[in-house]
Amino acid sequence: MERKGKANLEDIAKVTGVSKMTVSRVLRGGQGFSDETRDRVIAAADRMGYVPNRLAAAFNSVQASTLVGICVPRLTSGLFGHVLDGVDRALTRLGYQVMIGCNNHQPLEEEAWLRQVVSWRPAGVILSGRSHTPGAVELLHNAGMPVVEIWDLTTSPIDMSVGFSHYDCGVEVGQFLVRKGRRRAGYVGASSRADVMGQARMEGFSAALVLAGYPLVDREVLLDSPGFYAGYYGLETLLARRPDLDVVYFHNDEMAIGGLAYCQQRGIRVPEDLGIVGWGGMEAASVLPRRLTTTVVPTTLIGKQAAEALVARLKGEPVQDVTVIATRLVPGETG
Amino acid sequence: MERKGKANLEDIAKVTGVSKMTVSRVLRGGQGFSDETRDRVIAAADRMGYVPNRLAAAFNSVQASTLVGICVPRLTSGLFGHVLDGVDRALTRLGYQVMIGCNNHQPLEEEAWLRQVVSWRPAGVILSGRSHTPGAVELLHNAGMPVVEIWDLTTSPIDMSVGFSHYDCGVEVGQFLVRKGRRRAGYVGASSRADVMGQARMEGFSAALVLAGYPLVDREVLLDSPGFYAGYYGLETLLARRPDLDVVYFHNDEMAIGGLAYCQQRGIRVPEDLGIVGWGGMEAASVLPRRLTTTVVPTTLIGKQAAEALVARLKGEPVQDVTVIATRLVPGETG
DNA sequence: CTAAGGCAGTTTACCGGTAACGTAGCCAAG
DNA sequence: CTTGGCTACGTTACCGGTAAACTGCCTTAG
Repeated sequence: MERKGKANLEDIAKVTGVSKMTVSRVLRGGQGFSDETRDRVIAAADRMGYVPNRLAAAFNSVQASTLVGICVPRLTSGLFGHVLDGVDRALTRLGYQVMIGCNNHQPLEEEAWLRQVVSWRPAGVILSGRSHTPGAVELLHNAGMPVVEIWDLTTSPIDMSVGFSHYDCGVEVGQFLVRKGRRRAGYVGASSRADVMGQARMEGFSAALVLAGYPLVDREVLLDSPGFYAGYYGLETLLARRPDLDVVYFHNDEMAIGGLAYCQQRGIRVPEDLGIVGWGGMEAASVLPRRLTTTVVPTTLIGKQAAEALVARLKGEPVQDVTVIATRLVPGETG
Repeated sequence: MERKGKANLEDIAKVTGVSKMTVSRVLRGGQGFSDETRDRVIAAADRMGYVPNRLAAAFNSVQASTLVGICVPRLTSGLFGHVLDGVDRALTRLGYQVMIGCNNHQPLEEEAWLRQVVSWRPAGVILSGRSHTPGAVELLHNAGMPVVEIWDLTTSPIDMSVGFSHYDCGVEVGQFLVRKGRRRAGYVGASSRADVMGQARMEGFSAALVLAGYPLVDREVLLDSPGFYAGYYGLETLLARRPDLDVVYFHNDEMAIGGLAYCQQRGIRVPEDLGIVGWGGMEAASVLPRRLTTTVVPTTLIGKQAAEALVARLKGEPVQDVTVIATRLVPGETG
């Protein structure tokens, strides 16, 4: 009769001889019952292996669900792994469940994911970047739940934004390299079609160089995933065209390490013959034979702050709309 | 009256002058309505920005939800990022939503996560490893949903298993190194308390060495996260005790790369003075100055197969309980 | 001409939990 | 003795969607 593990409130109510409302109150830790009733209910729930049905709870009430969605551009990037970790730690602690998604840098895929997730009536969502389809924006406005845009800062967020300016990252590197005496800079990138954030870094980089009077000499942007091989072959291609470059800024650290490998193999001395600069601050970059010059992004912190902003808004606490996270240009031995 | 974005089936029904059951059938692509009715309903749903309520749908019916949970030991590991990617791609394509969790290699945290997730009545879950608390196992049995244990193979899975033997990975490396003439092997690991899988690799490694007559000389296992620094300092500590080692097997590639960095810095020639072997097959390892000898694990494939096994079981298709995924020992230039 | 069957729907009941409200019993103050 | 308030519950209605059963109406076969 006491079917293990499939009991619902009513079953427990029957067994303990109270109403299911009382069971509900006890199990959610409310009040309005005697200690004796509480003990009997809890014992029965335990014995019967009661598993609450959050579907029913969330479905019924205006009370927010404990579901939070997060969509990142790529799941295989080490950086986003840390972001996810920051989000997950912060939210798990508070009793939320995290639904993930990946948009491959495509706003359309983000919208498709959003439509699925919103149909679960989540408490809020975290998105990456600030490019969204009109449909996605409308959906979010109608849903009326907290939204945090992370990674790429925007001054006019849908709701809240936690991140930094990719453009400024590029500017900072450009200025740094000019100060270090570099005059003929190149850029090697890779974008799976629509990575506007990598694009922004390059634009900032280029703008800073123009301003300093030493404009970007050449660039090579591959239509490939931004990994080690793309860095290796991208640098090879670029140097074949312009052997006179004295520094190359890469889309990210993985690619920069690929570039380093190419230099090593061709006997190009780094940083004497050629400077190499990455972006992102992946751990590997700081233990390489030559410590990579790169911009360190506090990934876990971004995830944590995003989660906290979302929860604060849910609780009705005051939250600032835009949280700026400082990145750090770390001069290594390659730039 | 047509409140944008908050319409439900009944609102659409009223506007189009049919019953909500008809609207439900139309929107789910069923049958039993005229083309004209269908067009009117779809137009109204579109106009009113109808967002289906999966909470209600999943709640009501025996029909499975489209939620799948996956729990990994660490979110910051590049390997699990690829596993997640494989799972996500496979499931998204089929209309499922993915809930993530992270157990930090602790079965207790896995159980806590499971209790949360099961309360959402998911269609199935994917777990990492084969160590689970009794409470978790009971919960899963009672829930009666598909369960896939990935990463570490088990011959008696709770339900299904997709992975490989960590022990065998260690054995293979041990045999390989003995064949290459190594005689005095060491091991450098790091375990945040309860990483039984890394432990299994070391045991297999050790067993193979014993069998060959050249038992493991010494090992250094740090209580730290298995990253580059742990590899660096682990090797330093180990070599301080046993400078006569001729090869060191590392917990994973990150640590092996840290070890390589240490050798580079101390002028230890690799592989002449000391062999370095990693595990995992992270991309960086194949483009380093010296290509790392390591075991490549088809991470994305594991995620994909796990997702497919789960869905097959949901559809009632025949599925084999245990799927063995082949790992590949790739001799590089360091071992 | 009538029964059978198909089409295009409608109606009803229900899923499990929760908010809101109702009520019985008890005690103390007026 | 009555009233009012408190405690400890019980009752009812409802959330949004879906399965299953039901209802006219029209066509077609016998």
